[in-house]
Amino acid sequence: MESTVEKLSVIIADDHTLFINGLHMLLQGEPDIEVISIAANGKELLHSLHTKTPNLVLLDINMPGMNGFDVLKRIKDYYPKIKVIMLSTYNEEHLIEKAKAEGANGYLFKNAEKAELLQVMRSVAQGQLCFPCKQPVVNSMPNEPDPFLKQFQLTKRETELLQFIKQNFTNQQMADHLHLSIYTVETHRKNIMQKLNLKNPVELNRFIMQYNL
Amino acid sequence: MESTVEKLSVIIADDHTLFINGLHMLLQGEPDIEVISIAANGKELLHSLHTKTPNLVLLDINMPGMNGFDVLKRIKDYYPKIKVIMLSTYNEEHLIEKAKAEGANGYLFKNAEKAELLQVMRSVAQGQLCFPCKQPVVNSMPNEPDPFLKQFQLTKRETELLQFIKQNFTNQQMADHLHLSIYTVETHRKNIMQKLNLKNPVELNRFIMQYNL
DNA sequence: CATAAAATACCAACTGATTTGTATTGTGCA
DNA sequence: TGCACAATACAAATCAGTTGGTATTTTATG
Repeated sequence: MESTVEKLSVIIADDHTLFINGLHMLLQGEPDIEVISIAANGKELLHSLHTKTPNLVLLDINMPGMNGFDVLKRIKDYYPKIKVIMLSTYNEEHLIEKAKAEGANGYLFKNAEKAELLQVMRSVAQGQLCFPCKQPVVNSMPNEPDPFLKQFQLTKRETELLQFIKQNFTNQQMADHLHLSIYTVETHRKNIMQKLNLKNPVELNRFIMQYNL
Repeated sequence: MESTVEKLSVIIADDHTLFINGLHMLLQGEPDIEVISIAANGKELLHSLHTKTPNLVLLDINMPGMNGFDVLKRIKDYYPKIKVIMLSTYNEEHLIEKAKAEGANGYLFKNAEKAELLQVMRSVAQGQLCFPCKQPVVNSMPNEPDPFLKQFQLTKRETELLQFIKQNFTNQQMADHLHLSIYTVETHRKNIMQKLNLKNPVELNRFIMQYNL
């Protein structure tokens, strides 16, 4: 089909220098992929698009200055042919949805395997959309209780509730979901707060965030 | 001094596979450094310490299962000679303090430059402690408003309040601190919530966390 | 100096969560 | 069988923050 091998040209945009360096080196091992530029933020990326036209952009969502989504929008407005894969540290449902809605071609977690990264990059380059399939979220059984939590001796139900609280459910919503009285939810929540020695919803949220439960 | 060149042996522990791969490759370019093992979580790391004794461990703080600090404690209890550099995505004062207090030898942000990484690794290997110097925190003037915030057009005062909210101050505490009426604080807060389009304190907290303001 | 924006202040109604109680029922284990 | 614990349910008091108003003073800018 092709006489000359067309390389897949890529620009990476991420403010984490180590990450970008690593990714760069990792991709250098692939004969069909060429990193033609790197950028530490959205502005840099857009600037380099003035002179360079990659097939694909790997775009971190959390960047200082210009938000990844703003950059995405710009790219899709001005260079609709360029494929964009959003990179994000955490598996956040709404970010994936947002990326999809705003025209990204793919979405990768930063803890993805090398193989997955390459597979997604190549698929997207060929015009496919690649997004993580959302895990069935709201089944009442929590995935696996984090071993770190063990020290606090939360009961099964309490651990389960934490999963909902993590998803920003209100007490009423949890009660509805689990077919419980809101009083029951309040009781569980009270016990959680006691066991974790926390004082208010924000502290609980920080606990959840910090330990990435 | 040395007839055979003693390489600096390193184990990396981080659940972000891409990051670890990248870091690994990056370090492979350094003749005096040898990555003898990698681990995707604390358990794996501790397990590999049964058979391997590195000079240095690069240890991510946020890992699933076993928290980075728990791992740190274990290492320092059982293998006090092994140097440990904590890795963290964000510049969080209390994490740095905690790392220091719990015996870590260094602390690096994941967005550090390659040069800084190597410098810190080598310094720590030679017995030095390397921690980021803390910025002066609680003066009422915010350090520098993150450029990302600009799109929301927060005023100076509003941006300032965000710094306190980030530190989990209540409205009353902020009022006291800034010699304002609590009503004033509530007004500012109301405007912040409107501008950021958020509904409750937890959402605000998540916003702050997510964008690391 | 005039005008707009920012900062300040207040109020009332409301929402959601916390705290401190009590109490009943179910369940697993010795 | 009996005990401890988990899970359920309820209620009243309280607290922190939100919402939607209004209103005055300060400050920056054309």
